[in-house]
Amino acid sequence: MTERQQPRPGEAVYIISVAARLAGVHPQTLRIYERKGLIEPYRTPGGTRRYSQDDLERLATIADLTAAGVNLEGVRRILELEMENRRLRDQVGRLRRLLAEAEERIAGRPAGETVVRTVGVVRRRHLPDILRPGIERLLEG
Amino acid sequence: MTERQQPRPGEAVYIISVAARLAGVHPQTLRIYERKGLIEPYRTPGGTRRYSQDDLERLATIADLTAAGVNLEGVRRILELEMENRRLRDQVGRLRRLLAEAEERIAGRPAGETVVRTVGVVRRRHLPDILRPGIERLLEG
DNA sequence: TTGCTCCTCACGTCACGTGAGGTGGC
DNA sequence: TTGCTCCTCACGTCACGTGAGGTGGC
Repeated sequence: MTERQQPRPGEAVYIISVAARLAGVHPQTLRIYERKGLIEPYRTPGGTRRYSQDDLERLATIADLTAAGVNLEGVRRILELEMENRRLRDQVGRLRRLLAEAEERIAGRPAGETVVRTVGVVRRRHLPDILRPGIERLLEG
Repeated sequence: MTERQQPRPGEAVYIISVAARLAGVHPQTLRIYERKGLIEPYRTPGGTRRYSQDDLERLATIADLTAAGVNLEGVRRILELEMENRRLRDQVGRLRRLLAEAEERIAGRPAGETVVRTVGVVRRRHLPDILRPGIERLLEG
């Protein structure tokens, strides 16, 4: 029994004829795509191209775009912009999570549920803003 | 004396021959761009096209892209992606500002500078997280 | 040897820009 | 009337895909 039957998505396994058949294009077309900077397959030490599953997905995107009438320079730029776009979306997601977290911390657990150990006395207007809502509620309760 | 000498950027002022000259292209080219959905000039009630300064800037971008070898379908999609991209960047900026603001509120004024009025007693592990660092410092001090 | 790989070159097709041609309203 | 606008159609050019042709290494 081998350990893995499926190659990893980034693993370069397909020679050009297989990749072309899987992508539904002419092998020469793949060479053109490479020359135009749309795709960069791994090269074996001998110099032959090897395509990964990730490459095939990229080729599917390229096929969609060219079928829609975009030429290769357009495809190249669109792929770049879409990558940047994904990066920005990720960043928005991360920032939103951080912000939600921060706001939760600000809202805090309702201070009314706990009481604070005696430490000393402070004039109410010197309370740090962050403590004020909870403290005010405690003093009223 | 008139109030304004310059049209607003979005104001449709140029007829097609002028817009074409300013953009450095054939008037017929502008009609093609419109048919392909790259630009949508205002139309007078009589049906003639009127281009704004904003339209001219868009035309400059289109000129850059086509000069770089992108065809019109590619240009159309790139313009869309770039708009979405700008929107995302703005959103990242907004979220960053909000997050910085929230973190500033969380940091607050150092609790060590004040002491909290006696309210009662609480077991230390029941302290709200938001109060803990300041309180801990007070108890040590 | 066979079947692949590598490359370059040539041809057919199509998109785009330009211009001609004919129309109509300020 | 002149000079613009509107439109459609045709032609030249160029990018892209396909295939041929010749090479070399498993």
